[in-house]
Amino acid sequence: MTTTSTNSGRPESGGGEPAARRRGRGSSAAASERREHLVRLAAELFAEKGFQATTVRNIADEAGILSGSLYHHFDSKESIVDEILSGFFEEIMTRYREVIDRGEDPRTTIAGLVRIAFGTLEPHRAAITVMQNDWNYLKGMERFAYLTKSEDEVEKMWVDTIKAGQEQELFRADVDPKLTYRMIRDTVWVAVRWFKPGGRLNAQGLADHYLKVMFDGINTH
Amino acid sequence: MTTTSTNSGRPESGGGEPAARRRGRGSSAAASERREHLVRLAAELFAEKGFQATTVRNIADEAGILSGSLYHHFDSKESIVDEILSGFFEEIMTRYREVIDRGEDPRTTIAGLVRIAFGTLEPHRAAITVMQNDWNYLKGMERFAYLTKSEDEVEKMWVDTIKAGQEQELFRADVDPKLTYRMIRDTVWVAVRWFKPGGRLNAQGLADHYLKVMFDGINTH
Amino acid sequence: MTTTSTNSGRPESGGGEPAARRRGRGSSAAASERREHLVRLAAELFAEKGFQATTVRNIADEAGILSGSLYHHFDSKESIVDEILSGFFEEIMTRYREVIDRGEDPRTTIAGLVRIAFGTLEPHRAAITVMQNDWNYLKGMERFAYLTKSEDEVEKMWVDTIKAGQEQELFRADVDPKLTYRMIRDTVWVAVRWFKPGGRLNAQGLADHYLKVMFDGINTH
Amino acid sequence: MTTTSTNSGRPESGGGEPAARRRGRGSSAAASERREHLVRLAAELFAEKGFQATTVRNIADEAGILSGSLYHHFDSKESIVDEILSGFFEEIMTRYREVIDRGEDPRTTIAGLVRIAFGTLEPHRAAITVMQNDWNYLKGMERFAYLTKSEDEVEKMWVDTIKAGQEQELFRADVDPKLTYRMIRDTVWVAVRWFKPGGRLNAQGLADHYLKVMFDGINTH
DNA sequence: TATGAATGAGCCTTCATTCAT
DNA sequence: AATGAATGAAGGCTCATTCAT
Repeated sequence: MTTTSTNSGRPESGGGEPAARRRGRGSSAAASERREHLVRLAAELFAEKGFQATTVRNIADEAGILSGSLYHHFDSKESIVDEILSGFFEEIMTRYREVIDRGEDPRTTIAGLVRIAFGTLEPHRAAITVMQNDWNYLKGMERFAYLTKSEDEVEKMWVDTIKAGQEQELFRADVDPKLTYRMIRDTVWVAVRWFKPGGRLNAQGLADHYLKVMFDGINTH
Repeated sequence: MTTTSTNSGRPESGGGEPAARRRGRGSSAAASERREHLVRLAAELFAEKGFQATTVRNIADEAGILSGSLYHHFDSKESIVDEILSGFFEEIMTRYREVIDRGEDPRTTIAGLVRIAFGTLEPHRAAITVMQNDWNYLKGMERFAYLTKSEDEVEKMWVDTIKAGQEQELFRADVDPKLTYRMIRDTVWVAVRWFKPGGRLNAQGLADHYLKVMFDGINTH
Repeated sequence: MTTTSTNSGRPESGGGEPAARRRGRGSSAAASERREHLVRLAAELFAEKGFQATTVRNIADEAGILSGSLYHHFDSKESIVDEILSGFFEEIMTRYREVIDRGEDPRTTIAGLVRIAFGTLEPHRAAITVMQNDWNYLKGMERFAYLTKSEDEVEKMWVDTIKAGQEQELFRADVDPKLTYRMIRDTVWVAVRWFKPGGRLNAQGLADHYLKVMFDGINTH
Repeated sequence: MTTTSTNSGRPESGGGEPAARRRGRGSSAAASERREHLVRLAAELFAEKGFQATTVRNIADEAGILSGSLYHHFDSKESIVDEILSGFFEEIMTRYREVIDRGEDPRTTIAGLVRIAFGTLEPHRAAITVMQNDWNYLKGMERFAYLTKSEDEVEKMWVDTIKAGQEQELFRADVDPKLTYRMIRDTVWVAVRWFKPGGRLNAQGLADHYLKVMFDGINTH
C-alpha cells in the first residue's frame, strides 16, 4: 500500500495527487459506503448540469441532508469532483496501459484503445461530462494539474501507436498522428452529450461504427 | 430594410427570436460600433472562461467602464451571448444552405459543408467555444430554444446529403447517417479547443486532413 | 395537523397559497421563534418605511446579521411580507366569520365587525400599514392574488349585513351598501397612519367613536 | 411678484417653498407647455404605480425621449412630484379658504369643504394617489416639509368649523372634533383608490352620499 | 454524523443623475 | 432640447463554507 493516512477517511485539503490516491483506505466500511453514495449522487448531478452549475445544496438535497453536512465527508466541492475525475483517470489509464502492454499490432491496439474509450462512456458518464463542460475551469486550478499530466501521457500512447502503424505501413503516411489522435479523442468524449445508455446503439456498437469509418472511411471503394 | 424600430438601438427585452433579428438596424453607426466592440470583448471572455464563469464585471473591466454601464447597451448578460451565438448561427446556416442549394453530388456537398464548418473555427471561435462549453446550460433556457431548432435543421441537411450519397452508392451503405453526422459535427466543433490560428495547420488544412480521413479512412488500402 | 412537510422549516418557493398555509408546522420551536422574531423586525420596518423602501439589508442590520443570512429563513423579501399579510388576513377573517356566525341582528353584527377591525390596528399595525401603502404594488403580483380574493369575501360579509339591516329597516334605505362598506373599511384601515397605541384613545375608544358617528351622524337631532 | 428668477423656466434645486411658487413665470409659452405636458405624463404614471415605483425612464419612455433629457426640464424626479403636489395643495387650500371666508353656518361650511375635497378626486387624482401611497416616504424629506405645514393649516380650518358647529349645537357635543376631521379626511382621500371617473357615481354623488351618512348616520330614526 | 444558523464575498441588475456633444 | 454614454450607489439574491451544538 502506497499511502497510509492516520486520519482515515477524511481527505486533507490540497495535495498534488489525485483524490483517489489521497483517500484513506482504512476507514470504516460504513463511512466509506456513505461517502461513495454521496459521490455517486454528486456525479449524477454534475453529469446533468455541469460542475459549476451544480450547487452543494443540490447535492445535499438529493442526499436528503443539509448542505453543511456534506462537509463532514468532503472538504470542498472540488474534492468531490476530484474524486470523480481521478477515479476515471485511474481506470482509463490502467486499461490503456494493459492494451499497450499486450504489444499487438498497431491496428489492433488502436481498436482496443477506441473500444476502451467508448466503454467508459456509460460507467464514467459524469466524469466525462465534467471534463467536457468544465475542463476550462478546472484546468486552471493547480489541484487538477494531474489531469493535464495524465492527458499528456495518454497522448503519447496514442501518437506512438499511430506512428508505429505508419511505419509498418498499416496506416497512411499522409495523416498527421497528433491531429488524428485529437480528433479521435474528442469525437469519443463528446459523444457523452448525446449518448444515452439503452438507446439504439450501445457503447460497443458506437465503437464499432466509429472504427469502421476511421479505418476505411465512408467512401465506397 | 426589414426592421425599423422607432426605438432603434435600445434593447427591447424578451422575444422569441435570436438577438440578431431583434436588433434595431437603424441605429447610428457609432453606437453600433461601440456595441459590437463590447460584444467582441465579451465573446473573448466567454470563450476563455465560460459564460457562467465570466461576470459582467469582467466584461465591463475589460471595456474600461462600470458593470452597470453595460446595461446601456444590453439588457442582460444573456442578451450578449445571444448576440454572439445568433450571429454565428445565422452565418453558418446561410452558408450551409448555399452549398446545399448548389445541388452538387453528395461527396462534393459534404466536402463543402465540412470546409464551411472548419472555416468558422477562426472567425467564430468564441461562439463555437461557448456552444461547446455552455450548451448544456444555455439549451435549458427558452430564450435559446432557437439554438436547438437551428441544430435540427442543420442535422437534416447533413443527414439527407449522406443518405443521398448512399443511394448513389458514393458512400458505404453500412454507416449510420445520423451517427456519422454527429461524429463529424462534434469532431469539427470540438477542435476549437486546441485549434490555434497561425499554427502549423490553418483551418482549411484541418478540413482537408479531416476529409481525407473521413472519406478514405486511415488504413492503407 | 393539516400540513406535514418532510422538509419542515425550510422555505419552499412558489405556491399559490398564502405563506402561513405553506409553512411547515413541524419545525422546531426554536427555529420558529427565530423566524418569527425576524418577521416582527421586518414588519416594523415595512410599517415605518414601506415595503419597497425597506431593503433586506435594513432588516438584516436590525437583526444583527448579514443580509444573505436572511435567506436561510426566507426565500425572498416577498415571502416575508407574505407571512405578515397572510397572518393578518387569516386572523381577521376567522374573527369576522365568528361574528357573522353568531347570527345577531345587523346592527350588532356591524358593530362587532367594526370593533374587530379597529381591534387589529394595534396587533397588526405593520400588516395594515403595508396594505395601505403598498397594496398597489403587491396586488399586481400573482403571489398576492389571495389578498384580493380574501378582500372580496370580506366585502360580501359586510355588504350582505348592511343589506339585511336595510331590509329589516334598521339602516336607511338610501345609503349604498357597497359604497358604505368601502368607506367604513378605508376609514378604519387608514387610521393606522396616525393611530398611536397608548395615546388619548385606545383602539376600542376609536371604534366606539366611529360607531357613534356612523350610526347616528354628527348632527344633533 | 415675489420671486424673479433670471434663469427663467428652470427650477433651482432645493428651496423651502413649493415648486409652483418657485417656477419662473416669464418662461416662453412653448417651453412651459412642453414642461406641463411632461408633468401630466409623470402624474399619470405616479398615480398608476406610485412615485417610488415609477422610474424616470418610465416617464421618458412615455414622452418618447431619453431619460437624461428629462433633466433639461426638471432638476430631479422629486421636483416633478413637487410640482404635482404643490399644484394640488395650492388649489385645495385656496378653495377651502374661499368656503371658510364665506362665513356660512358650520353645517354648510363642512358640506362645502367635503364637496371641494371630493371634487378634487378627479382632476387631482395623481396628486392624491401619491399622497396616499408615498406620503410616508415623502414626508421625511425636508423638501416636502410644506406638505405637513399645509396639512396643519387645513386641519385647523376643519377642526375650528366642527367646534363652532358644536358650540352652536348643530353638531353633537360628544364627537371628538380632531378625530372626526381625520376620519372625514381619510375617507375622502382614500376613495381615490377605487373611484373611477365615469362610473356609477360621479364625485359629487359620492360627496352627497357621504354627507348623508356623516350628518345623520346610517340608522333609521 | 447531522443540524441550523450564519458568514462573506460576489453576482446580475436597476436607477437617478451627469455631461460632452 | 435632446442624445448617448457613462457613473456610482444600491438592491435582491446565491453560494461555498464554517462552526457551535
